[in-house]
Amino acid sequence: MIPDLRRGDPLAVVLAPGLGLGLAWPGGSTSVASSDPVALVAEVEERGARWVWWSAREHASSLVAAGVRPRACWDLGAVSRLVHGAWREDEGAVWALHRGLEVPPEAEGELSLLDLAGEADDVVRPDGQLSREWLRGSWSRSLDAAQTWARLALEVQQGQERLVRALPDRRREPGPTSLPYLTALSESMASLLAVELGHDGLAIDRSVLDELLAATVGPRPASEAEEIATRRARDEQVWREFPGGDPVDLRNPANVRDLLRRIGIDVPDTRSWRLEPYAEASPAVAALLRWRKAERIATTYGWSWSERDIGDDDRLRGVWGASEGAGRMTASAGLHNLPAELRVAVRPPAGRMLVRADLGQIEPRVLAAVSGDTGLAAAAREPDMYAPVAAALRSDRPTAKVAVLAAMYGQTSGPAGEALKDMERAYPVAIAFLRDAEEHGRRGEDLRTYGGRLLRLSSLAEALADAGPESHAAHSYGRFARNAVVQGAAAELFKAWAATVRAGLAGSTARIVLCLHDELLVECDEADAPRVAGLVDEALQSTASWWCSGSGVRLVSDTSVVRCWADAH
DNA sequence: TCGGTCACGTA
DNA sequence: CGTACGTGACCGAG
Repeated sequence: MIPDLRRGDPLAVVLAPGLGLGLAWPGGSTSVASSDPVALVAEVEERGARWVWWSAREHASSLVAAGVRPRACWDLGAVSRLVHGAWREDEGAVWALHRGLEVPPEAEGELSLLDLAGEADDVVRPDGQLSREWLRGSWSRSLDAAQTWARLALEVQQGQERLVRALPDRRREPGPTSLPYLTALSESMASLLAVELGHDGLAIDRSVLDELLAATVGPRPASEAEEIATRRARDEQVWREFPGGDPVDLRNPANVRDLLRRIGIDVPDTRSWRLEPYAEASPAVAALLRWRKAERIATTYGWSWSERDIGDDDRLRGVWGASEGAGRMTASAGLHNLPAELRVAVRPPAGRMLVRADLGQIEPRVLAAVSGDTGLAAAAREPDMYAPVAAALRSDRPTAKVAVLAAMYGQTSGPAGEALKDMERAYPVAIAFLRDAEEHGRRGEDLRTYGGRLLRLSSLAEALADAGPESHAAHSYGRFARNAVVQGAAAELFKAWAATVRAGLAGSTARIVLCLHDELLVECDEADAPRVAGLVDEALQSTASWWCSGSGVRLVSDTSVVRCWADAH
């Protein structure tokens, strides 16, 4: 049977729908028959296990759908991404990286008899890779298979844990539990949170949204003909502002450029920021820019978007990723790029509120912490860190801000380039840290973020060798690396914060409903809102106490309780 | 039908 | 010659 568990002990779990569970722990494994494996998981959950699963997406979705919100987990896919810099998180890839094998091609579609020739029933093939039969779902066919799949998951977890614990702890004052290990836990939790976010969705007030859409792009079209007519009407508003007034395809940049030449405006491209200066003097340009704005809403956030991505329960749902690129979370369905005007429509039903919190000046504060620059860390003790930076640079605040951002983003031209020289004098350690990252990128050498995420720049080495160290490609990867060590670390901090908030919300009806790089939205009962707001702030301080212990860097959040997302702080 | 380009929204 | 991402329209190659 299942052994006695102490809180945090790893327990690998595989749910075989309708059959039961496969379980594995250090020292043993078993299977438990049950017609309702989800309920069984909820029961065992009480005993304080840290669930180990191949990936939350594949193996925890049924739990989330049933309302089970596990307390702790180890996500093999998420940790594989972290320690190996992997972009795939399917079992075949995770296993291969664990065993040090070449990552096999993605298993997809039906396997032909030819493909399967020579594949015995063994789960591990003679070449060490996982059987393709098993990868395609054989693990859920029987309780024995589920148990085997759980045993393998546990083997990978133990290997990953060894790797994670061997990574350096880069904090100024390392604690009893290493930072990369803690990062593995919060990355795992982010993976689960991604599934929960996709399941729960973001509350939309239909009447507010419909009114807004009607005002910007016209009423919901009843037919295709009507849709075409409204579209044409929008186009005509622009056409008639130009000499000739003839129909021009406004969606074709080349045609728009020709159109602009008719009124004496010659531009290399037709981007809004380039046309902006002409808008005041030219009603035609103003009309064009207005059209662009409406067209964006109509195509990306219009009636079809609302029908496709907002459920009958008035909740907007996308697919969430827990760590793309340098490690940020991603979301589809426009959740991460919803135009500000539409945010008034993000409003929970009566009796529920939103707690909105965002981290202040997070990237420069993170730079101060991860680079170990004591001068910059001293500045980061202030509520507004650009004030002391401005004093150090003997500049004004806007210049100081531009200088810091330029350093992090790799901008070298313009006034920001000048300010960079002053930054170098005032904060040599931080600048050297960024320059070192850039060098790695330009040479195609692997890097790790503060929390231990592998940034696989060596996979680009071949292309870079051909192009040369001064090539456009080399500089481009240099800028990427310079930014990734800051953006990636900030993403790790954010996820650690989110995981702490989530833990604090356990047992209540409050839910994290949006993660936006440095901003967190929690939906909760109206009466619970003050508690949740306090919890969000405390969670940041407790996270900071281990995430950047000894750095002296202060992390600040701007937190408020609002009826809708657009409400000011 | 595909990948590339333009464009633009968020952080 | 500031980074990251997701989305949609259009283009030209296949």
